[in-house]
Amino acid sequence: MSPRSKEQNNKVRSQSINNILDASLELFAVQGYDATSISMIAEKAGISKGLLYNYFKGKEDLLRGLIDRLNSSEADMMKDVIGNDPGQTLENVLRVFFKELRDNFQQWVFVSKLALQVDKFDFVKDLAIEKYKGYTQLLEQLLTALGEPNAKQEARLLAVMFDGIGFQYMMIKEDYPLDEIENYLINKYCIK
Amino acid sequence: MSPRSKEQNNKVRSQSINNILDASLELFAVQGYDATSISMIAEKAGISKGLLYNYFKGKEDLLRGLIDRLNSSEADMMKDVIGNDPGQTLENVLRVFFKELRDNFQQWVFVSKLALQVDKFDFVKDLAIEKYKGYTQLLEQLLTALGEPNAKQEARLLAVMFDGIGFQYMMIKEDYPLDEIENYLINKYCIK
Amino acid sequence: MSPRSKEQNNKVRSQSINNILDASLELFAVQGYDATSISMIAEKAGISKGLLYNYFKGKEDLLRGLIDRLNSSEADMMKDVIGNDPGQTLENVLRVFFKELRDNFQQWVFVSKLALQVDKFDFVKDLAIEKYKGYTQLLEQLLTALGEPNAKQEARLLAVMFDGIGFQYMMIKEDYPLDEIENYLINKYCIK
Amino acid sequence: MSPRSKEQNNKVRSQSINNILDASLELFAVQGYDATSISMIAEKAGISKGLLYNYFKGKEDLLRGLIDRLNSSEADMMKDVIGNDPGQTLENVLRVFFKELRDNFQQWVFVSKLALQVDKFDFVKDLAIEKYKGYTQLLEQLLTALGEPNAKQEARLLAVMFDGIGFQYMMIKEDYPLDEIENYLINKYCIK
DNA sequence: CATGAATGAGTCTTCATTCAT
DNA sequence: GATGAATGAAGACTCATTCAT
Repeated sequence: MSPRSKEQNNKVRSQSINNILDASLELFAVQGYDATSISMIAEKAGISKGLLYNYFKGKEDLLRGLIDRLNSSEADMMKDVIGNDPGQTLENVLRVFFKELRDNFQQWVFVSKLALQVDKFDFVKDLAIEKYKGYTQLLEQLLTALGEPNAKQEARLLAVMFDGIGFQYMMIKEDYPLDEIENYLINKYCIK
Repeated sequence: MSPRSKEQNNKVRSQSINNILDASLELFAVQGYDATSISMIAEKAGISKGLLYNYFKGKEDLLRGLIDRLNSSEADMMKDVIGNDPGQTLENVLRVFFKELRDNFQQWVFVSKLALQVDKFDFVKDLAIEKYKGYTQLLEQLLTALGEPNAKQEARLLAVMFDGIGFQYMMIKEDYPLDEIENYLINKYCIK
Repeated sequence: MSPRSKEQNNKVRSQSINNILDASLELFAVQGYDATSISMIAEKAGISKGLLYNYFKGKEDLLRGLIDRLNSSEADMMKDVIGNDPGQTLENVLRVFFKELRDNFQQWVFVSKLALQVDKFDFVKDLAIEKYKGYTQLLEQLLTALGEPNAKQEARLLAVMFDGIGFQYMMIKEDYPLDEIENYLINKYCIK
Repeated sequence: MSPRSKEQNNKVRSQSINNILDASLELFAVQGYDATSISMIAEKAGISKGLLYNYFKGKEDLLRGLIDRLNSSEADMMKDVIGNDPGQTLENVLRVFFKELRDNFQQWVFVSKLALQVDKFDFVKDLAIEKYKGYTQLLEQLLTALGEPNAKQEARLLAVMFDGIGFQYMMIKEDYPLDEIENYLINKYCIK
């Protein structure tokens, strides 16, 4: 009966929000944005529809919330990857990529599906370009440091491979030789 | 007084059908399958909703129709690509890929979006696997003929690059250096 | 190429019409009037929708056509039933009733379903009343001739039993003791 | 600020539900199941189509809801009918039957129309058989207790008469001598 | 006589969103 | 913070009917 303290309230808030976002991520990834209804999300999150609208302005806002959360967790991840040795760093990048693909498969699917909706949501396009450039630049720096003469072009190819591998893995999944590809790539690019 | 001749009818039929499929392709590509309504398709095709259901059993059947049409046109295309000289054939493959990506961009987008709906439509999954295997095998044969020692792995990488390039081009489009990538790839793989 | 003679035309006409009515009867009986579409009827009759509209003005007209055909066939049937001996005639009536119920089950179902649509089709109500009165009068005459003191009331009960038996048989069908009921009734009413 | 109490909600719920069921019963009875649209029901109930789907999964579920409600009210009714004296009980049964037919005519029509849809809805068939057996058994017991030698057969005839009377009354209604039949039957079967 | 392409109103159903409590 | 009843627009799909041929 006594009012909750501010802190308690904040905790409840952020728990509920994460709850909702978790449900959204899973459903968006599996069924796609359009085929997922607010009711489904509320049900999966174990809350009422009304409460969902307390935290998010609407369905599209849910998408933004999801992306924001992904962006911050990704930033964290990148800190551990970059080191002084470019060969080691490149290997880290590759290993992290494959690990992510395997461990956070649903996130991958979600982001990929979203990426193809570039024309539907304006904010997705900006995000996509930004990501693409960041990635490619990092790879170019590493390849340059490793003495690769066509660093820029090869960086592009590597970046392209990341997306291609993700894409194919999403389609074929259990039948896809992800391990083999990982080993071959690491041998080819990182071990001299 | 006599009914339309069978030939006349067939002509009318196939015109309407292609009309509908054209409209579907464009809308599915731009907005996605789920976000495209039958009404939109009928309107874009300039016909009534009812007529659409005269030719297609439902929305999913439209998808199949679209895929069937794509498959036959793709089969035609492949005939001109394969020749006796593996180096030339590989170059053809690359050039055709980039040409298709540019000229039939909408088809590409459609197929890619569909590929990510693999779990929603059973027949899509089968199709995807079949396509993937066909592609990779052809590339492996060509690379083997060209004396590449790791033909299998490199074929996979090439296949992966195709999907990756398509994916990135779809996202970034006018800002994407498609020409540069094409030239670099052809130089790298086909010219000795 | 030569024009058909008038006679030939009439033959084709009445064949087509009976064809259509047969299909309608079966579908109306099994699925009901509302749940049966013109397309289904045309398909079952093996003709085009257009031709159906050549013979019948619309769906409701089909119903009238069906009823007209039933009325004439029923009139035929009644001729053989009535004889000089009231006991024999009553037995005939009973036997014919059960025979019809068994042999032309679909017609029974059709008519019964129609009878319950009394409010939907004006012409059905008139028909129903007329039939009911005709039946009951005949039975009353027979029972009177047989010396039954409450002929009028007992005639009503018999008429009621006919409808009730038909009704229950329609619902329960293979599990319904139609034979037993037939025998019991004939013994009870016709054999002194 | 606090949500509606559970009790309040239940009240609102059951009001709406009964509202919808009332409208459905009337429309199904008059027009039949197939010819009644959800829109009509919603309009008659004074609510939106959407709300109807909040409470019922679909049109067929509405039917089940209606049947469930009828079943419970019927069970209540039967309690008052059965007593120690078989003659009195049989008279009660007869009187209640006629009373129901008159007072809840719409329910009768609804149930009868439904009974003829036995092939369309599986659960209707089971229900019909169950009802039929229950009825007939009760009548057989009563007739046996009253010393009727052919109790089983006569019970069948009585059961059949119930359905037949209902059937004819539905068709002819205001012109049907329901009172006379009632009196005659009671005199015939219950008064010695 | 005969076809089937074409239509548009209507069917059942879903869903994002609002709001009283 | 939290509920879920309620809405209305929109979605997929059906169907009686018309009409050019």
